Amino acid sequence: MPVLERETFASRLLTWYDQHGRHDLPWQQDRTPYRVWVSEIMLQQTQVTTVIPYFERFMARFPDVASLAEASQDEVLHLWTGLGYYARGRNLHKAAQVVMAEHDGRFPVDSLEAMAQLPGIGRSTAGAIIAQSTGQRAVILDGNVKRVLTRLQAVEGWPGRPAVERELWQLAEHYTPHDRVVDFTQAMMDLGATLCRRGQPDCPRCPFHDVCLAHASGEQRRFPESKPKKTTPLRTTRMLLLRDAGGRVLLELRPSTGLWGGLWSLPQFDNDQDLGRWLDEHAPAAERGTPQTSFTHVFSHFRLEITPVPASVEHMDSVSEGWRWYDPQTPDSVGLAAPVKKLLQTLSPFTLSPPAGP
DNA sequence: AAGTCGGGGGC
DNA sequence: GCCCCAGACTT
Repeated sequence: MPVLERETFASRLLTWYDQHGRHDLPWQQDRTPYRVWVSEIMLQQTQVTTVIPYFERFMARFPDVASLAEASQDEVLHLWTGLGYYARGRNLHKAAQVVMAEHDGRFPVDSLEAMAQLPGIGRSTAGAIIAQSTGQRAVILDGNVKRVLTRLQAVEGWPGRPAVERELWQLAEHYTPHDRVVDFTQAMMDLGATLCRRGQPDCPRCPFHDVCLAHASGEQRRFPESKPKKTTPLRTTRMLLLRDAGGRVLLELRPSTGLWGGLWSLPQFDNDQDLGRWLDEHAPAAERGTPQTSFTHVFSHFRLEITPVPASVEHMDSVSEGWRWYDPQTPDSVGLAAPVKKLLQTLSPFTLSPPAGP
């Protein structure tokens, strides 16, 4: 049962937003569907302060959906390097081409269903784009809104559970007004991000502290319940650092889906034997160095222990599709896996062997 | 309903 | 170290 009527909730929230909300985020200027869309995709599972420089670079290079649709995937992923969840970048590129080909270059912002059919746009993101770029009533349910609602209503259970998520959608639907939807959706996210934050919520300044069920019980820190934790396995890999006489490094294109999909990486092998056999076949004249100090790269669901293995060749004939020689001193506009980018940055142009990993 | 998909921030 | 962040998609 909602603790407030829709209009009461919206009125209190908007009064707070006018005084304390965020009004100067880059995507709040010139709120076109395109700019709102790009920002919403970048902001999925990613904090605002991380997104801002990526958003600015992206807009400078791709000012509109047509320019994005015409770009190469390599260049799109280049601007995504370091942001993570690269399927977002691939889907963004794909969706731009769908908008150009099937929607005459304009986002279908009058249809929630049509928006949610575009790659990378789910129910909440579709609602956010529609609400923010057109002012039409649309409901959102992102992490901020979930936190606000689970506390306000003391909703038990991890919000990732479908049953809990259904309840939260109902609450979000109940509280979303018909007027000032642009500000309302932004206000919900601002409240969750700046005041009803995870760590130390500033309850005394909250416009709902008198009705919040979590606050009433003094248990605001218990909501939302955290995700059940699982043990993260450790995987190991060898990364071949094969350099030619010009100091260039051999890179391999990752498969288009899956981990680091569509990015360029160093050739990876499960063990030294596999790496050795690959060199025997493709670069028998290569001088093989000793493995460097390993380092660990952490993902959400596993840790990857990376052992760089240097090797050198004088020259190799042209490489086939899916391979390239990359000059770390004059980088190409391609997407690189984060630890690969770091490794390449540590390479000295004057030495054959790289230093220990980052 | 659970697993996959990143990298960084905050504590 | 840990948990989480303006989620979507696959199985």
